[in-house]
Amino acid sequence: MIKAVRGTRDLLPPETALWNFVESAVRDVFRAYNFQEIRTPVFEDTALFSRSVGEETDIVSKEMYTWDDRGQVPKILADAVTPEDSARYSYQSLTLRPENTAGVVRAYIEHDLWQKGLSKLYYIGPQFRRERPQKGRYRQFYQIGAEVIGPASAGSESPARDAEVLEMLATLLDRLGITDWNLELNSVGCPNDRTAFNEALRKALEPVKDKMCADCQRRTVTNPLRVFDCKVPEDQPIIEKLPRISQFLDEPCRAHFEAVQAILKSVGVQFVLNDRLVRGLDYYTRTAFEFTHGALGAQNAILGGGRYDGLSESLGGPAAPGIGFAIGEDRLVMSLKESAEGVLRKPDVYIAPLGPGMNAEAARLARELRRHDLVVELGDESFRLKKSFEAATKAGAKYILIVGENEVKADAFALKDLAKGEQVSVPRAELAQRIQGAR
RNA sequence: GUGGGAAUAGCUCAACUGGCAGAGCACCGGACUGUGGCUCCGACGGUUGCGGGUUCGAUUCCCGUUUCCCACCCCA
Repeated sequence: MIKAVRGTRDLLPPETALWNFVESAVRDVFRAYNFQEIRTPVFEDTALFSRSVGEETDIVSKEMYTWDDRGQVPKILADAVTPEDSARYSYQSLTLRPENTAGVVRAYIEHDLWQKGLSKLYYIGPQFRRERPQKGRYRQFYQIGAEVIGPASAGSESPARDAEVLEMLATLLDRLGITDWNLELNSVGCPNDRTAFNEALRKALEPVKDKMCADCQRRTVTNPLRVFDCKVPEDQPIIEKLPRISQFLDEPCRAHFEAVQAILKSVGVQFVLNDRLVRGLDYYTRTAFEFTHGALGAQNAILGGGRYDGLSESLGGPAAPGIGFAIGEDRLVMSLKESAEGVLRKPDVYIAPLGPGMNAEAARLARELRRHDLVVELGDESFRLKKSFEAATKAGAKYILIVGENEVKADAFALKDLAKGEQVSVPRAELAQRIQGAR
């Protein structure tokens, strides 16, 4: 038997109702903040991701689904592509998107969206990373994300954008009934700050690294920032004494970060500062954040994001500061209190044709009722009435409508409330109103 | 990619030291030919994840493999 491949899964009803519940809440909330939907391709030129996410990140170095395809390096990327790149991509290398920010920024550049001032875009869709699967981590997973990007003159660089995005996320989670979230906030500064900080960190680690765990010794060389992620208890006293990024922020970055916090306080969004929070993707600058939720095990990050002021330029586009986030939809659905059954819309009425020739009449009635925005399930004239009742009950229908010879003659139909057990005869013309009234 | 645990009916799980592969729920039918839920009766349902090995005999022991789960790495 052929099965869904490792790390992928089918989303079946009724669980899909939960996903729709989430997505329609997302569309509602985002609309109030004037975000509009963008849909970008599921695969892109490989160079897009290595340039933006970062060649040295885990995502690019070992988690991408990449293959060679016939084609050429697209013009839009030509300026950003080095000679070594074009040799490497003589057959165009394509990659299933491991995240969606790069694609959105690519589209922003390609369609000259800077001309429209500030762009506020959101997306919902599958992403792909070749990681070892576990709970809340799949190889095809779904992200809901949004980006605010535009010329600085349109306010894209303002701390007001950061705060607005964070407040929107708090609103969304509350609206979904997820109340026990925690917002962790940090600033990772500008590229200059990070260079200085990395320098200082290496210097501070040099004399103590021998006392640290094997992972940390490796991180000291490859990516000193990641030492802050260490969970080994013995290393904590050492880590506590290390310099913090906050001490290295230049004046504009520090002021920006403080302004974000001030607005959050003013709108009443709770947060905690976490100067150990570092983001894994290269393009992040200044504000970095994460919303966590306790019930998710090791994968406790329900969403993450931050500012990426230099990303557009590094892809050959105009200066276009931006901030965005990605919600792990799989994880979000897992942390919902709602049950799939709870958000599922059950049939308002089950129509039970009774006896030969009744299917046609039942179909007419179904068509009529569905025009009134009722959810109608239709049985079959071959069913015994008992079977129709069982089917109606199993489907969770509110009413059952019997369509038999007697009813057709009288042009009035037996309508029974399945929960209350009350049955009445209702003239055809009043059926829709009668059923709607009970909703 | 590393380490550990698990895999038996559609679902949740049993099966003693290696000896006929079972139960509950679900599904289908009947008791009841125009009235469901409750009850009773019956039927259906299996390559014990897959492949090999040991054995008279393997769901059980061994090896390999796949997938899921837990943790690491990392991230959403």
